[in-house]
Amino acid sequence: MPSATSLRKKSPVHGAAGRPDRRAAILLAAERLFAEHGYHAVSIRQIAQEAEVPLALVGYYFGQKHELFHAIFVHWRGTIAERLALLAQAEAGPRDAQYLRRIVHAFVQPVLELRASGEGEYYALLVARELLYRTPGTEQVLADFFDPMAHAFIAALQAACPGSTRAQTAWAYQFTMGALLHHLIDHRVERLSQGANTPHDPQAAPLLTDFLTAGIAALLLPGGAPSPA
Amino acid sequence: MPSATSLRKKSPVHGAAGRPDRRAAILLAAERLFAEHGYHAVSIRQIAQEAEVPLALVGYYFGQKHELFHAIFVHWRGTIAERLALLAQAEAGPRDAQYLRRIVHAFVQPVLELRASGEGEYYALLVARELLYRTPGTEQVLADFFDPMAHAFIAALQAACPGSTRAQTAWAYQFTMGALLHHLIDHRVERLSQGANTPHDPQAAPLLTDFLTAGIAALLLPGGAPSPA
DNA sequence: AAAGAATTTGTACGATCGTTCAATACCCGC
DNA sequence: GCGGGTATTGAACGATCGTACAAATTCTTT
Repeated sequence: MPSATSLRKKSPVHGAAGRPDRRAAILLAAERLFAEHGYHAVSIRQIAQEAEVPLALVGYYFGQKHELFHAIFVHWRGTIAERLALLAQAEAGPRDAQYLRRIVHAFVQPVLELRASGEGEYYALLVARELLYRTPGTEQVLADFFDPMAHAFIAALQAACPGSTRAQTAWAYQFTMGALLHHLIDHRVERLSQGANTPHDPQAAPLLTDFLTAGIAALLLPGGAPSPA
Repeated sequence: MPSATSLRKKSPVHGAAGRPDRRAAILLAAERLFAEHGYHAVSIRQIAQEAEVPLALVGYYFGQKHELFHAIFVHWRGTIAERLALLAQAEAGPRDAQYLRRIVHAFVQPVLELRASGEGEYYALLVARELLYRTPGTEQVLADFFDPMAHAFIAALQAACPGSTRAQTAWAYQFTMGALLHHLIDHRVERLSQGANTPHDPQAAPLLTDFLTAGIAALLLPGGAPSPA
């Protein structure tokens, strides 16, 4: 068995016109099933069946189950870098009344786009659901991939709200993260609104940004709302 | 085996001075383990060991595993009624500038108290974590216990914000629920704030209320913030 | 005290789990 | 074509899972 981190000698994602990429198929199936039913609820046999590969091939490519879980986040690590870049870009903008809102937008927009694109839909679900458990596997993923982004966002908030303390910004971050993650997960909004809302409504993105911006401003800015709309 | 819903002939929760209540011990152990590690990650044998009862006793009292899961929410169903009562009480108050904030407070406060009390700490965790999956078991719990409260809160928001539509209030509810649930789950705030925050900081409750009130007002009220602080 | 119901316990069944391994098929540079 | 590394496959291992059952014990009622 090759070491689960240093393989991918030839076809990196898809074999163009070659044979179908079984490794990518396994990763995709695992991503989907883990996101929908949870890590422990999914068996390797289910993943193999979903990917239409024999059982043993999963272990051949990824080793143990928790290594397969980790590989999913390795595969998507680029999206984190993009979010950090957008955040830095927003921080470089003018410090006008819309500054805080642009910070929040830079934090929220890539995630919503990722889910809406269909490509990263299940990855977003996976992040929101499985990273809330304190298992050794998730702790590693959090420390490796998500803590840097959290610190970057908190630092941006502190820069945007000069009088705020570290404790206040940490709370604001937690509330923001909660609303964002739950929006990724929950599809009940459709039922609760009696059909008036769709789960992937593009209208939700600016609403969420407005909601979060106002909430953060209430906590961190002395006056309250930074702008009328 | 008695039907899992119609037992409890004598000692309803605790046998006062009688024998130790094994049924309650099982329910408590299941609540704790399910909340910490997730439903599928916990085996009935672990629950039995945690409760210090033999394995077969779990099946005797609660039947199948998903029935044990359901029994936890049956045990706590009273807290939902209390939340509904507090919400109705807030709705009956004066329609001044603090009206919306009192609605939010009535929605948030009982949950935070429940967790802070130690008694319902794991129940709160369980609700926030396990109810986000779309399994037949959770669907039943949601429809039975939590959808009524969601509708009550949405209705209260619509009453508090006359110009708002059903779709807007549904979004506001989702964002609010997300921030609240995530606050119940996540203990990372301690690490991210570099030790400045504690997970069970009582200071967090008013901060969360302020955050949510401002966010909801930004979405549903024409002017924005309902009050300066 | 005897009888009947409720509780407790040890044990075992069949199923499924994650993981491993030897054997086979494939592909490419020579 | 041939060898050698890579990919693929079927089968099986031991462990653990949820569940069931009959015997043993305790409690309640007569």
